Amino acid sequence: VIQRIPLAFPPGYRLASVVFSHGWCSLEPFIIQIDPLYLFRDIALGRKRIVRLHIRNDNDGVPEISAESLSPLSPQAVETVRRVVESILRVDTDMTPFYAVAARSPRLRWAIEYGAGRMLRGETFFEDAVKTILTTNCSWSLTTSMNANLIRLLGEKNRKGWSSFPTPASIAAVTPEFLRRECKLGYRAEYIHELAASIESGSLDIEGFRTSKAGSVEMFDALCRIKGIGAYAAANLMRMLGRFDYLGLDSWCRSRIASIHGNGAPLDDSRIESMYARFGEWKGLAMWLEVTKDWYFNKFPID
DNA sequence: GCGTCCAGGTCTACC
DNA sequence: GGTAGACCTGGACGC
Repeated sequence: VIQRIPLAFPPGYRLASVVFSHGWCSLEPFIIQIDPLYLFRDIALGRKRIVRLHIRNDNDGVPEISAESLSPLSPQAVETVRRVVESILRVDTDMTPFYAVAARSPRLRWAIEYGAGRMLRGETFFEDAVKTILTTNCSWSLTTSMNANLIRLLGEKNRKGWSSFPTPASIAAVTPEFLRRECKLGYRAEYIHELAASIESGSLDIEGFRTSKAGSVEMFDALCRIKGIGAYAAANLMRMLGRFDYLGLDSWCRSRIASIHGNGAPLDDSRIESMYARFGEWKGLAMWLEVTKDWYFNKFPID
């Protein structure tokens, strides 16, 4: 059964720019198809009840969302799905303050026309946090396989093989050894197990980050207190909370910046920091858009 | 075929 | 508060 999910998009919203905002679209349970753009996403509405989202532009270029499920969704379920999509696709995010800054910068002006700057998110902040930990100290291909293992072994599944991202409960229910050996998480197994267990026990309210009104410094420090999350991971996660006060440099960003601004020669972090300082609270987004600009103008690096 | 290096870093132990 | 060393994994590279 396929049902339309009613969702109104703000003027200037560009689906492709959100989908290709960073690597999440190529990590399960997202499934990406390019040209024509088609994003699938499995989410769980309860035990063995999985909904597969179909996200694309209609013939007029307007984003169109539908939900495929094994039995019809109730109006309440449709509303639940609508809220999840709104959050994943950042439909509720107001970009006008950033575009006012971008308008004054020749380096960033393109982002306005492209509706860039909304970072695609997972269904939960837990998912974003786990995936971010899975990006640390390894190649992207390893991130992809560790994530796929987690979903295959611990995600909620239906009889068609659709599978959602594991919940904190499902990860906390297995041992760190299982995560290490079966999911191939390596030393990250302890971090991810501890994260899941602390959420399960109620000692960490991780979803609270999404609604928190705390200052950015406080939020950054709180994220860094989660074991396995350091300066890069915290800044990356903050981008997914709409906070861009930190650069979140990793080896990939450093090498992109070296080729854009240093003729290929590496630049000190302090030098990079000063290059983006003038963007103030938007510097993390300014940096990210600059290093990923190719994805909007040429081709998103899939495969 | 085998050893080394390092990828979208972080933690801990020691200055 | 600053920094060396260890850390899973697997693909790339040199020999």
